[in-house]
Amino acid sequence: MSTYTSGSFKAELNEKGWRLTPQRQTILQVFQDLPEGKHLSAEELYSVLQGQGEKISLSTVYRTLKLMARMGILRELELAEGHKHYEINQPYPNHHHHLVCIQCNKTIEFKDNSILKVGLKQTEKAGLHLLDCQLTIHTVCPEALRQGWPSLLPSNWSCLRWHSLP
Amino acid sequence: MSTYTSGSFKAELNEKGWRLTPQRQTILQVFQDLPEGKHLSAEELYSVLQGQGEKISLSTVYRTLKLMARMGILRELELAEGHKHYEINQPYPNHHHHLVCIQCNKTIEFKDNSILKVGLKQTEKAGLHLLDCQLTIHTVCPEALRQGWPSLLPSNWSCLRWHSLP
DNA sequence: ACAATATTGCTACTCATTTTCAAGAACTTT
DNA sequence: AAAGTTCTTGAAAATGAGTAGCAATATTGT
Ligand SMILES: [Mn+2]
Ligand SMILES: [Mn+2]
Ligand SMILES: [Zn+2]
Ligand SMILES: [Zn+2]
Repeated sequence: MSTYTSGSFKAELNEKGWRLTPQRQTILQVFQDLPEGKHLSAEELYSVLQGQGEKISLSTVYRTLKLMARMGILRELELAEGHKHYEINQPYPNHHHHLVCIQCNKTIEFKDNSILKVGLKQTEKAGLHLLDCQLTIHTVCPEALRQGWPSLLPSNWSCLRWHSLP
Repeated sequence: MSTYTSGSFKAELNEKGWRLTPQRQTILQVFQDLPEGKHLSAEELYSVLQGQGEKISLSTVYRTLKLMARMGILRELELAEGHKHYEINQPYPNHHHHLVCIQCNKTIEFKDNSILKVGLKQTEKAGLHLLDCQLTIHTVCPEALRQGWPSLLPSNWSCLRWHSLP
């Protein structure tokens, strides 16, 4: 549930010398209406907009995604090979992380508060300013395994190797 | 400290119907000789190879990086905008994560065993096969904040603190 | 409403990565 | 060890996500 009203969005834009445009409002609305666990790439967002009859150019889509990510309104994710995905950036307690099947790109979200604590601790220790903290778990799903992925897995590369943790 | 001898590398390649070539051996060696905390992009690896007098084409560099990442020998990281970085993929206790300044891309490594535990727990819970688990902490330097990040920065501005590093 | 300037929608462009394909090299089988 | 098979390489061309340039347009502050 995003906390951005069109008013607060405008205020935040203007504060940086930027402007509220119908295109930006529309794109923010698309993300706010997005079902939980859904992420959009630039091309996917462009399709959604076209499906709604909105005439926003692909350039503007790219520019707006980048702008809103820098503002901290959107979160930029590397969930698939070759292009980024975006979602509304929600603070605790909705902050979450992702499991991704690198074969079919199926994504599962999960929450774990300890991750953010680690992020804060390490960021403080390094004297930096925390922007985001993303745990991405690369996996292959059983379906992918059945479809031949195992032939690409070396004998000594198995999740079993991790079971020897202290 | 990698566990790959040229013999075990060959065995693992052959097991999948692939071949040990001088190019692949050389590239593995470069990663094994890389200092702790250093990561290489495809272009950077290509430069290193040229500096060593090795005549390996950029195509082969890209192909080898991808192959070795799929084999689990290398880890593919998203540490900078626009291109990937690679490092030797080392299991516990050398498994680690990264803090990255999104302005100058300087990277700091850190270890935290709890992350891997979270990764294992979530992967099991989802019934998937774990390949890798990467916590990436996005930050900006204090210098960038002082300069007015994110709106008042010239596109070529870079955090000064890292420029004096070796 | 006006002036200043930020944004849009084109199009052309960049550049990391992939593909194509013929020549050469590594395993496998005589 | 030579021959056969298949994989790999290098060079060049292609791909494709994302960006830059620019004139027209829209938003903001006065
Ligand atoms: Mn998500
Ligand atoms: Mn590293
Ligand atoms: Zn899958
Ligand atoms: Zn920095």
